Amino acid sequence: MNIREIASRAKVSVATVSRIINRVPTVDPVLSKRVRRVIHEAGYHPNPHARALASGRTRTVGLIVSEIRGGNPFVTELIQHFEECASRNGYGMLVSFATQSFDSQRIAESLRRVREHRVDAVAIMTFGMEELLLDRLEVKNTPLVFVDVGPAVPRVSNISIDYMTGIRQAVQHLVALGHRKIAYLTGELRLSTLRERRNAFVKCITELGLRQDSKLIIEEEHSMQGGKRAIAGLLRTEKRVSAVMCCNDAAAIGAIHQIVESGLRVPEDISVVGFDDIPLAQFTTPPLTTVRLSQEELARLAFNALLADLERKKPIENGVRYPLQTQLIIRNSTALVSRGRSHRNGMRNGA
Amino acid sequence: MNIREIASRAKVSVATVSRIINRVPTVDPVLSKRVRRVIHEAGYHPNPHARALASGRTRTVGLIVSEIRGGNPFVTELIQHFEECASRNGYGMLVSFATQSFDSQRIAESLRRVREHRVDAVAIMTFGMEELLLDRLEVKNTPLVFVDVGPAVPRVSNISIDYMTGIRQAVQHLVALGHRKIAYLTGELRLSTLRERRNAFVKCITELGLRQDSKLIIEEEHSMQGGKRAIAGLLRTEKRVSAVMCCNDAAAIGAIHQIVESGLRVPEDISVVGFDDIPLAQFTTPPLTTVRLSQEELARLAFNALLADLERKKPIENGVRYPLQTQLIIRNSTALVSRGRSHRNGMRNGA
DNA sequence: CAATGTCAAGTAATCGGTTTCTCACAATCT
DNA sequence: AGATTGTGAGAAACCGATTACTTGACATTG
Repeated sequence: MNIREIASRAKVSVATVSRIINRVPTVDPVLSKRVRRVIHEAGYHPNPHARALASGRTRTVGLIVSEIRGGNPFVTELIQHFEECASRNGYGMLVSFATQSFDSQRIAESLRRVREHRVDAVAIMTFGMEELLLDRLEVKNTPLVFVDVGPAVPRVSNISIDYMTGIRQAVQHLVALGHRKIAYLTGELRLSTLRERRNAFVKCITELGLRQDSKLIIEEEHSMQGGKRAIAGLLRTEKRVSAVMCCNDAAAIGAIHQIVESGLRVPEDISVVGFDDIPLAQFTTPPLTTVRLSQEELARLAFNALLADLERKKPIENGVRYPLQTQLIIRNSTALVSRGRSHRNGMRNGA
Repeated sequence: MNIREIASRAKVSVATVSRIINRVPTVDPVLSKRVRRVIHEAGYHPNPHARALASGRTRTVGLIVSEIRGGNPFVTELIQHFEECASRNGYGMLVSFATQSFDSQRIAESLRRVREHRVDAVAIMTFGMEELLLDRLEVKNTPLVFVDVGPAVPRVSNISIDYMTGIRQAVQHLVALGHRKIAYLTGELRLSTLRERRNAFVKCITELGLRQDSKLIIEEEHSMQGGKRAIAGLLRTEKRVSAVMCCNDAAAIGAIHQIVESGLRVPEDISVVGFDDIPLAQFTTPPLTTVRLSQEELARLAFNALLADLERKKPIENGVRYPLQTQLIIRNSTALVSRGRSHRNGMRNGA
């Protein structure tokens, strides 16, 4: 079943059928209705590859992410929200995993694979890994959208996340609860997004007049395993930490896990704050206080940026910047610092 | 840059270039090497849509899953493992989310969308939702693979999961720890996979001579929220339950959460067993004892089934069945039943 | 009433590959 | 030597759509 078959059944030319399918406005509505009926009765759907070949557009957008394994649902959420935006607008989505490595070869390959499929636009959401390929990036008139980084050139949009607001709320929250010695667990600082988060934290600490202690900033993987290891190391050397902020929720979950395993309690002995607000954050024990970086908003912003660019006739000179806010969500993993707290035998202070 | 350009640069015909790209064995190796160099130097990659159009094969396999949102990483893991298998074999992957609804319309639409893209084969891993579309399934010579269900017809493979083995190990484990009153949290029993898990549980209970009490089987959503709600209801009516088995890890996490919120402890007051063994299961508090259904093996089995079928010249009459085992993984969410246990004020019985 | 303009619908070139068919040339056989 | 077979490479048809260009019917104008 192809367009010729439809044309002959409806007794019109293939060009007319094509025009009807593509909603070209000059076709007679009566004729259009008749042909549409034929199309529907035949259960015909145009071959997307033929359309892509002939028109040069695939109605598909690419999405490059780091990876979704290892139990960190942030990227997962992002993908599904992005897919929803795409399909709502009649677009397909092609995901490519650049894999959790800093091998810029792999990311470049990922981008190449996506482009080979002739997608109309690409969102690059690897949260910092893309920095490595910015120089070798040839902007071939394909609309692109980056997060945090990205050159100010035509056809490239940029989502700039305001880490500061949410992190400031978190630090102020902890300080208001009496915490003074606050550790910060970061993932690999090669990732620009994690540098920005750490910098925001340090800035807030000094803003509030607390002493900044570099021994309290621990670099590990930004994963559950990493959070666990970081806490294990921290508790060995720094006995008087009463609160821990983490660069993402996965690390926070690992942190809680290790804190409990070390015989301490959250939040009675140590308060924990995450970052991202993944759905799981509501279901940890205890539910996690965290800084929300809305995955839904991020996906929507990115897709709409691409769509806007696709629909623009003339590209905008320096690209477009879209701001995205972050916000503290208070749950139960943070509490007033306990007075007579002592580490190796957290004295129970009743319910 | 297209195949004609390469042909003229290499001073051969386009047919020869095409043969070289597709590794047709009859071309002269010396010539091939020369042309390959030209291809490489030009940075040429064939247009996949043109190839698909001309050859009828897309080198892409479809994957239909329920959905990946809501924080259940099982499907997420599946997708990434599947993608790995595909790309290792030079295939692309097209994911379609049938969305968490029993609207068979949506699943059929999902399958249609995937087929419209002319994928070479499709894996349907919605864990029971696909039952609803089996009747309206036209097997158009596209290889398909199902999990648990699926007709025994040519070009359709089937992965049949042995739920019994793992669940029997789990029940025996609990009974050995002294548990007698074991609740079972199931998701919606419309899903065949969940019916099979429940049936296996009931069979094990009677096998071991325990009294089977239908009040102890609670049907809710198979999600963290569902697990939480199920436990809330259970603790209101059944005070003497000492262990809970869940139809998946997500529900188990929700269950633990509610148990703790109700002032009880896991595993001291109530033991909890999950199902799936998602990566997160190692990082709950406490780490979850669970029945492993290897996502990696499942993905590999499914992809290889499709690949085998694609490479077969003559289809096998009744399709092929591939077995997949399950296995108990013991962690810390299960423990000896406590003697003087009483619900509303779990008396601490020391470490 | 002839000339011109408008507009919907048709004809055919095109997108970038694959694959069938054909042919030139070399090797083998009688 | 001449006929037969085999082999590697080129010419051209084809996949299923889009779209620039063309046509022809009808309306408008001088």
